[in-house]
Amino acid sequence: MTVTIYDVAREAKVSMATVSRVLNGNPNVKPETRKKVKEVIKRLNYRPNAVARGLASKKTTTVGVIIPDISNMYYSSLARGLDDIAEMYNYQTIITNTDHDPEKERDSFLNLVSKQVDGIVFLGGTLNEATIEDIKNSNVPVVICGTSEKDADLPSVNIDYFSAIKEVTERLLEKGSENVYFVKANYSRQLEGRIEDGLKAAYDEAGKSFKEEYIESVAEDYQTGKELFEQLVDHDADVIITMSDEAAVGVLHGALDRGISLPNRLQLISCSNTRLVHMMRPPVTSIAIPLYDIGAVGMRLLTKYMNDETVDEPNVILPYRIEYRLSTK
Amino acid sequence: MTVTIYDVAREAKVSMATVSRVLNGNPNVKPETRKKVKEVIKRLNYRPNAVARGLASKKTTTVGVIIPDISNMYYSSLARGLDDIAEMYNYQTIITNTDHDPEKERDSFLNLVSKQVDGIVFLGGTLNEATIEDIKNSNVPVVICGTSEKDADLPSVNIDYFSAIKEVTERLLEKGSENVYFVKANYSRQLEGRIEDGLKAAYDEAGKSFKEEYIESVAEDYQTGKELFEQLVDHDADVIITMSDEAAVGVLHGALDRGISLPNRLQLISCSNTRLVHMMRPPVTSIAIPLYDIGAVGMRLLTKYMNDETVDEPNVILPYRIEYRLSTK
DNA sequence: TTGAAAGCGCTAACAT
DNA sequence: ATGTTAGCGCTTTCAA
Repeated sequence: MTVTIYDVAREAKVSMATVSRVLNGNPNVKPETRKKVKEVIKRLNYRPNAVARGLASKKTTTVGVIIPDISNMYYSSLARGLDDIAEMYNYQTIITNTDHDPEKERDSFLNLVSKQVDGIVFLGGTLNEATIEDIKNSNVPVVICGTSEKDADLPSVNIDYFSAIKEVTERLLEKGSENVYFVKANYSRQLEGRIEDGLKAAYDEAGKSFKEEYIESVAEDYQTGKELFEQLVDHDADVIITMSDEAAVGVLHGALDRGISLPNRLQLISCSNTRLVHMMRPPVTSIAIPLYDIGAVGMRLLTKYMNDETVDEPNVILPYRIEYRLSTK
Repeated sequence: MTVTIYDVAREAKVSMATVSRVLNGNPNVKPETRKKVKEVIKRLNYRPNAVARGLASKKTTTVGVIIPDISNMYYSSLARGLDDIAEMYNYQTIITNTDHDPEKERDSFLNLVSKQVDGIVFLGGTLNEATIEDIKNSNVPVVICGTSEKDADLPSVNIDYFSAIKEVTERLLEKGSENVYFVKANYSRQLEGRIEDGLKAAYDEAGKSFKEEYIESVAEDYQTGKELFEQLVDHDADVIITMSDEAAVGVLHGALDRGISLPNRLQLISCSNTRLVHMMRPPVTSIAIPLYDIGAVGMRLLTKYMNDETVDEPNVILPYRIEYRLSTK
């Protein structure tokens, strides 16, 4: 029924090995033989079975991507960068959503390994001990993107969140801000930890005292951001930094609804850099994380591991930019 | 090195066939044998090789998803619905981006088929003749989501765009609007064609004459929407309907920048229903397409085909809602 | 209830 | 330059 390599071989009056060689671009084939085989392949409309190929060669030209939520712009931007480079290197990507659930993360990983993917990328994962253990036991190349997991000493791609947030906060403090609040989004414990460190460092250097309540709980979406604003305003925040762009919009509208003007009475900064920030009024100052690039570089790094190329620096730090817009002074 | 079914069989002192039976939940295994095998599986930390399994059984528990752009909220919302249901049925999804390129669409399809996926979903695709031909020749179940391809008589999930746009337009015309413009976004030729039909039908029924220039060219993102607004305002549009939410925001800001107030001098309606529309000021009236549900129902439909269940209605039409917000009178 | 053995469709030595 | 053959790790008859 389905055409196999045998059919092609018989029809072209060669052995299946020769067909295989033609398929894989092996130079040891006489040009006219190659031509004949190619013609038969075309005529029979033959397409090699990738599963059989994978079993025989132990390469599936498939990579796994483990991601919290593909419908979140933050992650889908990362994913798009990944996917473009993957395609460039002829890999396809299996994407699984985890909703930040470490158990799902681990399940997905194990599933992908049993599917014999050639490599796996974690995007903004939380990676518990068990998962890290599994990663080390399997010998699948793994790259971690958009979350700093240096401790686990796995290859990674990131920006220097610590410096970014420190730079932003220093400037704010210099200009007279007192209470800089940071709103987490559960994107990654380690990553948000580094942001907190940056915040504290800026306070330290400015000789001001940092209060723990400056770190507010979690808001990853518009509605939560809006609700959260109610609490923050009672704390006399004069600056709010949010991890999530969507939450930033929520805070923005929460403020506007109460007649609080930006940037005079409140300044707002977001830490992602999705297309959203360009679509707000006023446009929101943002740490421009190169999401697409993080994904792209992560995938490129993974290809190096998959092809056993030598890697000079397994922990890549990409440059960030701070885009000052109208939501800050 | 890697543990195989043989290792388990030897260790458990049974044949590999028995191990296979345990693995697949075959009832013909004595309970104590089953117990012993399971224990060895656990002890050796054995995980079946899905590729070998796929080759032997011709089932990969993997489905393909062909999508224009995963970083676009419209599509990623659809994708998330898909993925959740896929996970529920124990499938994983290979996602490929096509950027509306029919050639890429076809390539992806062929690639997925060679990877022996159990089914394929097209999200908002354009599907040229060649691809449709390929689909019919392969016997992989295929479902089309979020674009009306009834002509190709493939299973599909959609909303009734024709009625939705007709309903909206009728009301606008009743209330005195004259020039209702529609801005396409290249989401799907057929789908946008039906929207145009609905627009015309509303004009017909109102006894007013529809002018072809009411249909404006393409704007899929913020910037293009903003630029496009310049042209539209010269045409004396009093209503703009955009396919894309991002483009709607662009139009909105284009209008506000020129001091044109909504909804008095201009009314705005978007046709998608991403989280974006809730985040605008003023909030934009929108045809509430249940994106997540379209994806979810599409995947559910696909599982029916993959399991040879009987399908009563291959062309599902999901209900829509029109959410009137402050951008319209 | 269990085992033996024949594939699944390909790659990759190894011969020739 | 080409063919032969032995797997890859599993599922699935068919026998016992």
